[in-house]
Formats: sequence, C-alpha cells, structure tokens
Amino acid sequence: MAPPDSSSRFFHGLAGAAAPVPPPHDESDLLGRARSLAGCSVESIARRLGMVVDGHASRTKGKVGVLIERALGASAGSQATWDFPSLRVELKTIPVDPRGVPRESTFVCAAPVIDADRAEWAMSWVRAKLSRVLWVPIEIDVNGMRRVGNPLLWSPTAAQERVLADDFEDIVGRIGAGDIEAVNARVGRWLQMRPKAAHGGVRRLAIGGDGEIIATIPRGFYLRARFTRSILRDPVALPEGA
Amino acid sequence: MAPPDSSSRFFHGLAGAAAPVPPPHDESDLLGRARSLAGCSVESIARRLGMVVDGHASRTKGKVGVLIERALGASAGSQATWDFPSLRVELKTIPVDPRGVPRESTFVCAAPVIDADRAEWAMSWVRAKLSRVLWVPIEIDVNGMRRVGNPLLWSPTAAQERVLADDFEDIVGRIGAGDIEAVNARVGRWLQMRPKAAHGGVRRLAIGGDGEIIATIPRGFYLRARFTRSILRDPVALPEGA
DNA sequence: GAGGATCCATGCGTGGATCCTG
DNA sequence: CAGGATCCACGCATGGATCCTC
Repeated sequence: MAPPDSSSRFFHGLAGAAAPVPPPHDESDLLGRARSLAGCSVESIARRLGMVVDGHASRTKGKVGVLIERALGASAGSQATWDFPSLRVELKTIPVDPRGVPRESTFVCAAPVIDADRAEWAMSWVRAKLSRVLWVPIEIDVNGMRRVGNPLLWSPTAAQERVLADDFEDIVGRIGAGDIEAVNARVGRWLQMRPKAAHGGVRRLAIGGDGEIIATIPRGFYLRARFTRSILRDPVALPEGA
Repeated sequence: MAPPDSSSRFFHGLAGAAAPVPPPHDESDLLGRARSLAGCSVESIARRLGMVVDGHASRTKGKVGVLIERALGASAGSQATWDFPSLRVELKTIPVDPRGVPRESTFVCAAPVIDADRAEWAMSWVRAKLSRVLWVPIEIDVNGMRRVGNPLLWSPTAAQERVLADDFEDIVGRIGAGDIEAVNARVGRWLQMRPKAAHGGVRRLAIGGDGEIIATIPRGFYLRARFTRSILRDPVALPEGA
C-alpha cells in the first residue's frame, strides 16, 4: 500500500493559511509585484494571504506593514538589515490621506543610546536602510477604507543624503557627548529621534554627561512627514528645510 | 453612586486563576510548605492553583516543575540566580519511580561555551545553584499517576563538592582549551555536559581549537542520575564513582 | 501639527525538564 | 542505559508602525 503523503506534515490544519510568497528575484520583480498590488484593498490582500486585519487602528498598528511584507515576499521579521536582504532594499508602508499626502512620521530603525560615540553616518544602520527604499503608500479614504497606492522605488539623491547625514551626525554627536536627554524630537531637519518603547517605563542603559551609566528610554530614528511628503511628490527634490 | 471597584482591574476574567503564593520567609517556612505538599497528587495541586497539567508527558515536560515553583512561592521565571533569591535556595523537582529512585539526569544550568576560559568553580553558577537545593521528588506510579514525595533540603558535603568541582574543572578546562566538540556526556563522574536546545539546528558562538570563532550547539550542565539517586538515599554519602 | 507615548506580532533566549533510539 | 535530541512556557527585545494630547 502507498506510504502516507509525506508532504502532509507541512500542513497543520490552518484553514486559510496560504503558502508563503517567495522572495523577489530582483528589483524589477519586486517593483512589478508592488505595482500589481496597487489599487487593491488591504482587506482583499489579507484574505488572499489568509490573514485578518481588522479592529481599531490603535490595536492593529503594525498589521498592514507585516501584511505588505508577506504579500511581497519579504523575509519575515528577521534580524536581517533589510526586508529584502539579497536586493538590499527596505520596504516602508506609509499611510497617506485621500490626496496621497503623508501625515505621519516614518520609523526607520532603533537609535544607539550606548556606543553612540562610535557611530558614523557611513557605517550607520540608518544610511543602510535608507539607501534603497520601496515606498508603498496606504491610502486611507474618508470612510477609513484602506487601499494600496502606487509604489516608489527610491534612493536618496546626493543632496538629500547630505542633509540626512548632517541630521544624523547632529543627533548622534549630542548622544556621544552624553547629552541624550537633551535630544528631543525637535533636533534634525528631516531625520529626528523620538522614544520607541512599549510604554514609558521601559529603560535601557546609556552614557550620561559625566560618563556615568544612566537608564533612559529607548529611542528610534524617524523621518519627518515633511520629508516623506516631498519624496512621494518629487523623489529627487530637495525639500524645504534643507 | 459608588465608583467602580478599582480592584476589578486585577481580575481578567480568568476563572480558576488563583492569587499568587507569596515567597517563603525562611528555610523552615519553605520546607514546611514543601512537606505539606507531600502525598498530594500533581492534579490536585494544579486544580488548587487554577492550572492544568495534562496530556502526554512529552508535551508537558516542564509543567510540573513550574507548578511546584508556584505552589511554593518561587519567583516566577526570572533571571534570578536562585528560585528563592532571598534564601539562596534552588528548587529541583525530580521524577522518581514507585520506589523513590531517580531514573533521569537533572538539568542544572546553561554551560558557558564562550568565556569558558574565565570560568572557575568558586565563582560558577553551577556551584551557586547547587550550594543549597530543595529536592522535591515526583513519584510516578505504574498507572502514570504523579504524586509529590518527601522533600529534602540539601547542601553538598565537602567531599561531594570536591568531586563536583573536579568534574566542573575538567569540563570547563577542555572547553577553554578549544575542545568543546570533544566534550560529550561521558566526561564527568556526577556532573556532565550535554546539548540543551529547542532542536538540533540551534547554534551559539564558541571558541575553536585554533582560537577561531565556531558555531556550536548550546550545552547545559546536568547531574547524573547516579548522583541524585545517592543524595535521595543518603544526603551525606559519597556515592560510588568518587 | 507634531512631540512624546504607546500598541501588536513575532523571534529568540532561558528555564522548566523528559523523550527516545541504538 | 544513557547520550544526544527535543518540547513547552514565558519574558524581553525587535520590527511593524499609529495614537493622542497639547
């Protein structure tokens, strides 16, 4: 008699769980996939992947980001520097209003609160992630309905990168000098640093002004909405504020 | 009208979830509690705490250990060195056959695969944990029914500790020399080192024979059943093999 | 508008151990 | 028998972001 189907161990009875989308072969493959999602509602993509995205937005903050990752074949939540490591491309979903305009800042990556004295722009994680970004707008209409917009594969122009680098050095320099508590979200023209934690009680070790060890809230780097608005309007423009 | 009962936020609708048992005041308090559990079935203790311990043993390996921890007021799954930090006492549940004899080895703690060259018995985590242990036997009868046996609060005699220290130095010395892959479970009379991982694919960094970085499976220290059998029979005896 | 605060999912490490072939 | 392999629960960190008051 026939042996049991050995492939059955890959199916765990999760009705609705679809097979993972394979990684894209190259940038044009990736961009093609992203374009094919344009116009689709978030709900329809979720159904196709066997996921559920509902409930108040406050309780589903990161869901759409993860959904688009999976729909495009990004490596799932790994420690990899980029969402598509072989392409060195970062994916960012960005909520936009009915006219396609970003209203929120965009998280880039965690900020170093210790070892900041050894952080340089050229070697920084911020630069690595921003060197190639696939922007996928999520259009939210007046009824709260969410739909994928036209994707943009972007790299900073030399002029744009100079400003980002300046902001980065400004922020990291103050941290390295022990003034981390003096760095708030007002520092930086397009790149800023803000708290990034589950709640206000989270603490991480850092270096204080007198070289002593202090406990402070974890921070993250964010792109101001002013900057992402400019990119989506005109990818090579040097926005106001430069 | 009366304000809502503010204590209600501590109850999350978990029918059966009992209040946590407070930490013991001292060793005699702890030992008294353990003695009061003797003779109780695992199921009856679980019911009392609002827990469920059932299913095949392969799928519930650590459940009884956690159950007894909670029943005795141990600090829950923290990074603390001991289960009862203020008493510096470690709790070990140990499965025994109907005659009270241990048949399995006992996990002690993770083994250092990196930095092993700086590990000394006097400062070791193994020694710290074994310096004071509350042994709680779990008697498994022929029907698979599990019942708590008579607890034993134990410290190694000087002669016992000498052997443990020798085994430790033997194992750690070989690791420090870069021979970690040469250390298998056959090394050590009462203390041994064996793999300790979720599955065979887990890897951790270590130092190879030529000082290079290698990836190896994580290890743990275990007490051989031969040794724990001796302790439960006669806590101060120097077992065979010394 | 935007700075500061917060929310969910998931991965990984640790601690609780016992399983399971040869 | 026992060496080598494995299993579950849970906490914490990370990565996905948006919320929510001034």
